[in-house]
Amino acid sequence: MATIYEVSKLAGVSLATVSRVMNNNANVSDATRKKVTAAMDELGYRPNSIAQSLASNCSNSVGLLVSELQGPFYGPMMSGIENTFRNQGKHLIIAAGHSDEEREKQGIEFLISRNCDALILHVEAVSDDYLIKLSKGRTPFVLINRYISELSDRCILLNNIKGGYLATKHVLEQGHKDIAYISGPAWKQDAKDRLEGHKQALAEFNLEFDENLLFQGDFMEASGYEGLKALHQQTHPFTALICANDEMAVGAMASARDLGLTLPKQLSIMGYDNVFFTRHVYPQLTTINYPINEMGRMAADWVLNQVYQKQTPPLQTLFEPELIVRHSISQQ
Amino acid sequence: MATIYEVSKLAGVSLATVSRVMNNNANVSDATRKKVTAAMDELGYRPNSIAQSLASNCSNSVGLLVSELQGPFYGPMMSGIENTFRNQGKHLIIAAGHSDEEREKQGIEFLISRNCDALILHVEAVSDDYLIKLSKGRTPFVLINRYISELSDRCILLNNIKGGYLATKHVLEQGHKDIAYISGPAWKQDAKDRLEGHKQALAEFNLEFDENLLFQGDFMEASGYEGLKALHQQTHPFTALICANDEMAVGAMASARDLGLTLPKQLSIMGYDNVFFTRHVYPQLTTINYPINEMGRMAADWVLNQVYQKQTPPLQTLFEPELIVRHSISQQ
DNA sequence: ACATTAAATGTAAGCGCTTACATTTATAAC
DNA sequence: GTTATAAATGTAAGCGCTTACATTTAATGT
Repeated sequence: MATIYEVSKLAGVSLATVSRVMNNNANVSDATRKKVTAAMDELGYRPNSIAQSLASNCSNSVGLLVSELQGPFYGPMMSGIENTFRNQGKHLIIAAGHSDEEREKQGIEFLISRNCDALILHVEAVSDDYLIKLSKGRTPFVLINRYISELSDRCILLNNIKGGYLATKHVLEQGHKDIAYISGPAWKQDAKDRLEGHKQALAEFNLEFDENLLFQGDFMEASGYEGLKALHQQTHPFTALICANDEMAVGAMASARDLGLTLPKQLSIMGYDNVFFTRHVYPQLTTINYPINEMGRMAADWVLNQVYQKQTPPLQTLFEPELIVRHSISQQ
Repeated sequence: MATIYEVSKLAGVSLATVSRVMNNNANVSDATRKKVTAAMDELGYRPNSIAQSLASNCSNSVGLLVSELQGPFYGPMMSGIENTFRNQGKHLIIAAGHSDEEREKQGIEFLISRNCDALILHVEAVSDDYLIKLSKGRTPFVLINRYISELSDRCILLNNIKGGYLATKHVLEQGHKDIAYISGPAWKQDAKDRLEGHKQALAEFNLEFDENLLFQGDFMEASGYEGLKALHQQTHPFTALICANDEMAVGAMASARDLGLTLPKQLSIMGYDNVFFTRHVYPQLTTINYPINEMGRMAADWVLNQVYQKQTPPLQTLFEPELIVRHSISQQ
């Protein structure tokens, strides 16, 4: 591999000049610029990015920590981020945290030790305090789907209360009065917010929230399955079920079929996230759109703007959910 | 950030000795090793991986090029790879090629210019010649789901002929005699192989392959939809449809419903890949398992073994498909 | 033509490590 | 106590760039 030294030799200029044309900032005359690029072409020169990083103290890499590399949720997010960075010559180092505190911390440590210029974190298990302390460190980061008031300018969020409200309101508008709810884990903020929105809509329709119609799941498919089974056994009847995410909704659908319920006639089911497979289930799932791809893009823009001082579209931190009507809610 | 220099100062030893304890190879006495690690702890020292890379000419990073970051297929693959590398201190730089020749080349160039020690490629559009030329370069790579005879030792493959055979054989065993087929694009080897397997099974049952029952799709959902619509209009009736992947199968399912066919009674549908959402569609899709996660792991092991000279489980390059029976095939 | 200033280029010191080689110290053999 | 040999440590030269600063060259004003 040719080095900058050989290029400078061939072009008959100094190292510094070659470096200048590479970073095309400084004042270089057109004539020498041409000489240099010609030499580069002739040698097939490619700058060594490691050496550049060491000398400039900028690795041009940003770390991304997600809970899972697989699953329907993170793909679009990663995709949005990768897309934005690729055009800017930045690269993405990816790690998975598996929603486990230790592994999330490890992942963050790992990414920092790889000299990432910035981090994009979708973390769940790590504490607020940890993140606040991290924010004092040298590596800037932005959070997706997590709110910490001390770090509010770097939290990219969905308005989950609104989403929860929209979901329940739609079900109510179809005439349902007895609505069961399978929530996410109580310690997760998004789960709490979605439930909060649910209660708001109920209140708006002068309906009381019934604890018996609440099952606490964990956002995984299996808990949707178990949830409906459990709810089906208690005494308060219901005609609709709202699930705090699509995975649980799909689990509930399987459960409903096992219970012999025809969908959506005997039970309406609402999801949340608008994950891509919601169009594939039968009946197609009515759900709330989570613009995760856009939010990923925004996180990338945040980094470009705040860390690399690039021109970007205006930064936005709060995103709005949207109702997606399909066929899983029946008219009552 | 503390540097190796400060550590050596505090520990009262030379740079070289500190470096030695970091790479715990050379002969260092227990006493000095302790002194050094103590100094490291005290300073909260973390080696600068960029400097390490420059000096050692090894970036400890491996590039991964996939077609898409989203979608059901690549998630498990990336996951398998990330998992394997994380424990070894290697990191993954990810890029997407979008099945487009130019973008795939760009992605490869990009990864190489980031000084990856090795590449794992899932490429489709780039030519054999290009890859053969690439193999002469300084960056070693392994291919997933692509066979090039000149590079056969670094091609990690699924036995697609066998998979195609298994799929059709199962359908035949359920008593179907008239079987339509929606294939992938004719220029893709895996599509050709799957179709080849289909024909083999047909021959084994003394059935003739009927061109009228073949529709060429492109592995995307929409082409499954269009495919069934088209097949439904030709004159040769059929009771089963085999799709060369799950996405097209799902598209065909939607099409079937639009045509008023009840599934699987009036039409049996078989998929391929065993992507995770096949369990969620209704009826649950019978399909062929593609052990993509394991193949990802194997690619990572290949790199660990061949590039980093690590001990790994024995390398394997050919993987076997497996029939997954669910509920989308009726008994005839 | 000369001084003044700006633009273009060169010089050389790092960035934080690794590693070949040189040197010192400990261990063993006689 | 020597000398031979191995183990432990130190020295210093890079790895391929960037960049502050110094120097040269060109442009401008008078």
